[in-house]
Amino acid sequence: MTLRLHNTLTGRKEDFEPLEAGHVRMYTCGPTVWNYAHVGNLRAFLFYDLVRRHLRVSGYRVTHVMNLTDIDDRILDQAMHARTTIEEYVKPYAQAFFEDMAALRAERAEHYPRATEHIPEMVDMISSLIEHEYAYIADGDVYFRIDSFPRYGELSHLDRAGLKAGVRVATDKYEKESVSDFALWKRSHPEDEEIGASWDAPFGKGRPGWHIECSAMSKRYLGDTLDIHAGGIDLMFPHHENEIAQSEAANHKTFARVWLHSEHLSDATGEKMSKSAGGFTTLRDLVAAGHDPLAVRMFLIANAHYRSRVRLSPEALHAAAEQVRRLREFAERLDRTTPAGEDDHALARRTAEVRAGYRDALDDDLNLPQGVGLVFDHLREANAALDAGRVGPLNKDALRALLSDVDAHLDVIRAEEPGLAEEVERLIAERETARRERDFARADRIREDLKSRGIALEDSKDGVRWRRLRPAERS
RNA sequence: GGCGACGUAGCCAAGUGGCAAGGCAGAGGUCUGCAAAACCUCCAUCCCGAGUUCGAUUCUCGGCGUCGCCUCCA
Repeated sequence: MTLRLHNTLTGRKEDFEPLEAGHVRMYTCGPTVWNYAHVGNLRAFLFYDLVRRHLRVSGYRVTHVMNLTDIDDRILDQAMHARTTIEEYVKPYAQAFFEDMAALRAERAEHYPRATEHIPEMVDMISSLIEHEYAYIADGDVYFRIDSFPRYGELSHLDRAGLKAGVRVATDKYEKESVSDFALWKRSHPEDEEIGASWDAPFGKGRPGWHIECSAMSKRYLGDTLDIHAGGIDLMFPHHENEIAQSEAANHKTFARVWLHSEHLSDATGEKMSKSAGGFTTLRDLVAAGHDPLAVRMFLIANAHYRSRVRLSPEALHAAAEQVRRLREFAERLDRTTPAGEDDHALARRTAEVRAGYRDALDDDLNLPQGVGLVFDHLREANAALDAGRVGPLNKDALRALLSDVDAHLDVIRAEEPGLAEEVERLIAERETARRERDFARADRIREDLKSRGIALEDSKDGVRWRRLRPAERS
């Protein structure tokens, strides 16, 4: 099967083919670093990670750009209150973003451009838009003239008549020709200078509007036409619509060929998680509550398809954690296993089927939940075969390959801490001696002692194994 | 008001015009000094009604319910 992706532009799944053979140019809307990212934000970012991983699995070279919005109204407000510059204000949150992404094992993008470092590119683009009358200056601000771009609304399938009807009156503080026109540039106020949020431009001192940064930075790093542009579904309108208008008006080329949008994560009440609405959960919150970041990763990318809404719940996180544990347990067991003399041909056939099915599921608009389901089904068969000692050398290799396929997307199997703690090994040996002498009281004491330190022991025919307990498992 | 999505077991969730994946939780069992892991067994007439069809959870229409976008937002 070839890779098929659901393109918001057409509302259909389409065969994917990049403009340049073998090379995908992808732009994804990153965080506004005015605060910690909440888990809903992270869902979108891990969705981007899934896309890029699958593209790479599919043999493409990927140039992935994810922006950091380090200037916007919220940042201005916060910096002003904190009496600092926007640059200083944003620092810890930008750092926290990269820490969160690392903890969640998101692959790094090729470029993380920041808005404030690309003002000249934005100014150029705005100048060109003004020159060609796609934009106009009003009272020091610069607006995009929506009437100049007839295709406005195509992505979000909103017609312009409906838009105008829906717009609230609150935006009337600006001198706009039309209520739907959006800001490309906002003129400076005296306070903006003090917090480092003001730049010179031919059309007057000011700061960029939000939308223009993506148009300018994607052009700078990826050119006029992107193969894939992705973002959370709430960005579809107006942000992505505005990006299309700006870029296509300025470049006279198709801006993005495929648009991917990931659905929202809702909070415990079932409503969209959002910063402005109050209750939101960060990765830090979940870790403090005893959740493994990789369980969070598993939950966010594999619990439900990216285009369906999911609700954050302790039960779902627990289920994801169990899935991670089962995968690891199986991987370790496989590694320990000495292959049987001959291979189980039925098992080999099934493993091959599952590998193909997994691949097909991912090719079908990144249906990771379905793929993972197939794999867990097969894990049961494989565990039974291991129980029965029926796993031969080829079986073992094939199962390893299956795990490797799955972990290319999930990336949760690899253990965090390489190397065994020697002390644990020593205590295990001590306990084995006690068990041989049938001193079970002492054996249990050692096991309990290790458990209290976060290490679980498991006795089996092949000897004693140990693993780290998740914080939530300790008691 | 306009546009749109969704409603599958106690929970999460995939999916198909032809007897409904997977995970979590639960019950019973095998194994084990005990436990854990693993395995086995059990656990769904797919929101309601009508229609199309030999046959619908899957298509159409109508209800009811939940949610999203139309405004900053991943």
